[in-house]
Amino acid sequence: MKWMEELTTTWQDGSEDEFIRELLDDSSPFLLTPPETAINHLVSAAFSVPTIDIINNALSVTNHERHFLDTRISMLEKDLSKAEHKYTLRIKSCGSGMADDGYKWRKYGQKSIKNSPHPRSYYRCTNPRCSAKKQMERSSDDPDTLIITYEGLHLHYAYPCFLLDPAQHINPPSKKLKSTVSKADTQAQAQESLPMEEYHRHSPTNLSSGPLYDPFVGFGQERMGPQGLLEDMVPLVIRNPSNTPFSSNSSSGSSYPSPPTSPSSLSWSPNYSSPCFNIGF
DNA sequence: CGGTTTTGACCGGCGC
DNA sequence: GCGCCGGTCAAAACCG
Repeated sequence: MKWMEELTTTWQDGSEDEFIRELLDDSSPFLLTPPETAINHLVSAAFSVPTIDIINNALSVTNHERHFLDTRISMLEKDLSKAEHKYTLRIKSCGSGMADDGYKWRKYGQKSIKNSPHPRSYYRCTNPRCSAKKQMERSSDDPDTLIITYEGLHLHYAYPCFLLDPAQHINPPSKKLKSTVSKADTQAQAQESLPMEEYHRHSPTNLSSGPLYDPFVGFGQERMGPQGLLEDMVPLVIRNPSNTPFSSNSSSGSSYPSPPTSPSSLSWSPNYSSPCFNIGF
């Protein structure tokens, strides 16, 4: 699939520069001249190295906000290792093997891994505009330990930063997203992280150096409504079938549940109400 | 019936 | 070139 190739290329070679360029590009199809402060926040969020305090902070906040069913996840190794835009978390999962990191994922593959009795599962964020992926597998030495590798950034976390029209109520009643930019930032930084106690980084490089491009770059041209981003949240997949990453994935042409054009379509962002995803083992 | 998971095929990179 | 391996595709099965 063409789109995939382009996307991967873009984000493999890298990246940050291009993302910033995109951010600063007023004519970018998917950004509406965000206020400079928003840009600065996002950029710094995207490229600064979070301190452990910041992370802890962010995680404790999200812990309060999110509901984690019975799954109790604790940090086994305070380890976040980085390898080429990928971040691997090793966590100790107690019990059920279910966990909810607040996103909806769709499994798109599973492979048996050499030297491991356990298969590795591949997931993609169900948001068609989000390029985030993750892999999950059990540690071969400790079956209770999950190794979760995240790749890509959940850009929809950052999107609230760019919703420019204050008059427009994005998510009025919700406490989740009335968040300040800085909070969005920290969440974006902690991006995908499971609600575990904490994690560390090995490398001083950027946590968010992953794919900052999204598939939607190549999406339909017609879609920039006056509201821009909100409008943009509507699955363009539906409107622009010829160019959709997921259209071929399912028989329907759009596997994405559509939150029509209602203002609440912000539900694309962290989907806290999403059911547990099954780790798949 | 639409969305998700399963699962074998397929593909590209890499080492020999 | 060939085989291995990890990652992705996509049709079919599955499920609510």
